[in-house]
Amino acid sequence: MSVGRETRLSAWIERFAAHFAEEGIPLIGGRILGYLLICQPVERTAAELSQELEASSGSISTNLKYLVNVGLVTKRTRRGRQAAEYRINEKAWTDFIQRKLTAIASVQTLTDDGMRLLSGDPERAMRLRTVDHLYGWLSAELPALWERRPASPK
Amino acid sequence: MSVGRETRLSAWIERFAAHFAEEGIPLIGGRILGYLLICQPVERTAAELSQELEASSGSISTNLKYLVNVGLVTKRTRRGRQAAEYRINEKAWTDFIQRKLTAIASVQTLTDDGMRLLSGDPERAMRLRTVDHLYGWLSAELPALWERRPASPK
DNA sequence: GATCCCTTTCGGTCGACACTGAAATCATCG
DNA sequence: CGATGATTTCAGTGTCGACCGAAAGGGATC
Repeated sequence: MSVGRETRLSAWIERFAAHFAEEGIPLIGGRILGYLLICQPVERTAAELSQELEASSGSISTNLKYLVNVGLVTKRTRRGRQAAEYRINEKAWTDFIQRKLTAIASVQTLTDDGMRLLSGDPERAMRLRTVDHLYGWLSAELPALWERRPASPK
Repeated sequence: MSVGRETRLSAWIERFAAHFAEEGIPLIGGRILGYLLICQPVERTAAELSQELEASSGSISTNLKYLVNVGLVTKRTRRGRQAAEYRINEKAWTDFIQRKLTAIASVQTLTDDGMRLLSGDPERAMRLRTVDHLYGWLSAELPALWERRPASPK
């Protein structure tokens, strides 16, 4: 007997969350992200998320705050509604990825400073130089690559 | 009165270690990396590292094992020497960075699987599609960019 | 084989952080 | 203004991992 679609989707959410857990995003935060990417309708209240994801209201609150903060989730309040509605802000993924790329390239400032401290001793600077060149190239190319990123599909 | 060069270098090592600590590398592991990049002579024993970095022999051992494992440090044993010598393997930084880039791009397999699960419901797949396109582009471009990386300076 | 030195292993401590659930807070509506 | 239904805050718990230092393990020399 085959498993239902919703079952497979929740397994997918779990894989999704697990991936980002490795990158330091709390498990529940990852679940919220995954869930909000594929739920119908697109907006959910904190209470609904708590129910759906079987997580405490406290965890949901903390993680929503974090996700709204980094921009991946948008909070919407409406007059006449006591419950705020949350939804994925798919546009924010570009910034999210860009931060990761710049984080990698940022090592270059570190190696650069090191090279300065070792100026006058090229022998000793050799190892760092190899690393510095690599990061120097990266920090030039990554932003350039990023500029060529395609617009999102219509 | 100005601070000495060695003092500044050890401050640099600390900054270096702090950066990689944010990426999940233990502080002491980062210190070893930074130190081995700029020490003279280039090879050190575990005992020397323990002394220089004021870390316990146990921590040095654990972290060296890890660094050797990921290839960033090379262990060399010599007949007639009871102490092994460790040095930076600056060549391995390319692999190290590549792993980070592929880790970012690997989200594409996740979004791709999600899209498959949502095939037949384009409405519901819209949010994921935006994210999937971005990662799809990345996982095509990043490896291509990487191929164009320059050789290390002679 | 005994000794010496160095490295690895291992038990234990400490601090950080995710998560929970209850209490406090807030907003809306009657 | 009080009641209602939602969210946020907060104290407490458990887990995990980095680090330490002592003990065990391994080579090398004598």
